[in-house]
Amino acid sequence: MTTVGFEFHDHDSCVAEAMARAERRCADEKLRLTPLRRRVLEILLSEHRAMGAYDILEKLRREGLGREPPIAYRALNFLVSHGFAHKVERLNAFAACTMSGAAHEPAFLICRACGSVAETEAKAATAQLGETAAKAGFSPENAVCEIEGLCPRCHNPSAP
Amino acid sequence: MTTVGFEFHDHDSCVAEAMARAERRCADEKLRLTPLRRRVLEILLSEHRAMGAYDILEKLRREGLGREPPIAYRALNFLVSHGFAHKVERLNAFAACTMSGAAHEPAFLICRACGSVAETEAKAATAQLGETAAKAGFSPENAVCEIEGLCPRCHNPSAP
DNA sequence: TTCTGTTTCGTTATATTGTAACAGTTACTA
DNA sequence: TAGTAACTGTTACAATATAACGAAACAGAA
Repeated sequence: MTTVGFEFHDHDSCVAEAMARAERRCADEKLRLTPLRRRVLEILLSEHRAMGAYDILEKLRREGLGREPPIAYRALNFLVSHGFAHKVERLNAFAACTMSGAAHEPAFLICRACGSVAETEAKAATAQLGETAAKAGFSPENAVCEIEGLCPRCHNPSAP
Repeated sequence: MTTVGFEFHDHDSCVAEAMARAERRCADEKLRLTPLRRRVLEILLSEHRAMGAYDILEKLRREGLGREPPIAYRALNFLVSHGFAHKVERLNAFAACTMSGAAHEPAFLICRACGSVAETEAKAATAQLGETAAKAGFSPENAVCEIEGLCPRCHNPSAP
């Protein structure tokens, strides 16, 4: 079980590796990682936080890559629908997937103090929910798990 | 473990009982269940589905209880913050709490075909998530669990 | 009761988030 | 290289949500 987002790491190489993985997967699956989509993924990866569609749009504008909302939303929809990014419903925001491309059941840990967001694997919890759902005759297809609380830093500000 | 929402039931008495419980709890805890708040809860209970703030506002308008968005949002915030209703983040909508007032960890089963929403208890799943969170040093305070899929009726349309 | 502070309500205005629709362009595929 | 599908650019707008402020209602103390 891994949680990504609160620990220190070499961010440049983390972004580069994630981009390389995305390139590879798109090549394998004949998905079109266009310059726009690539750039949006890069932005999400390098900011390493959940961003609103309009935050991303603002960056695209500055770079001359697009001015109107659908530009951002379409790229985000592509990334989300293929698992390169997730939508954090609680925040109406988007975050790059940090779980190395493999299929997974993500959950998000959202710090209410600093706004940071970490992604974690929630297979066990999702399985639990699936069982409950099945008892009600419900066929689950997609789960949203998001926890609000305090991240390590905000919970214990005296720590390094 | 109970899931509320997909089975048949005597709806009038279900609404009446829920209202009575809410009245009682507000009396006990010195919460002010004003006519407006009471009516919004009633609307949510009797519709028995997730409703957008503007759906509710429309009903309030027709009844002369208020015309502007803040009217609806304020009542909804009161209901949500005291556990009489929940927000379904995935739908940007609100649903009356169906779990008889007791403290609980709700999850929602959202049918992507007919839009119906059922509330269920997710203590086990939330506990799982809490464990994962704790391993990352995160202090959970509030969990959102929402599952999209097919309700019994839409999954097996031939059934009664 | 009357005063006083607090909560709720009514309203205006505006912010934020998200989409429909259609024309133009690019890229694949036969 | 023509046809088709996918993607981009743009306009216009829909849907969701909040800030701010004065008026009214209410709760508790004097």
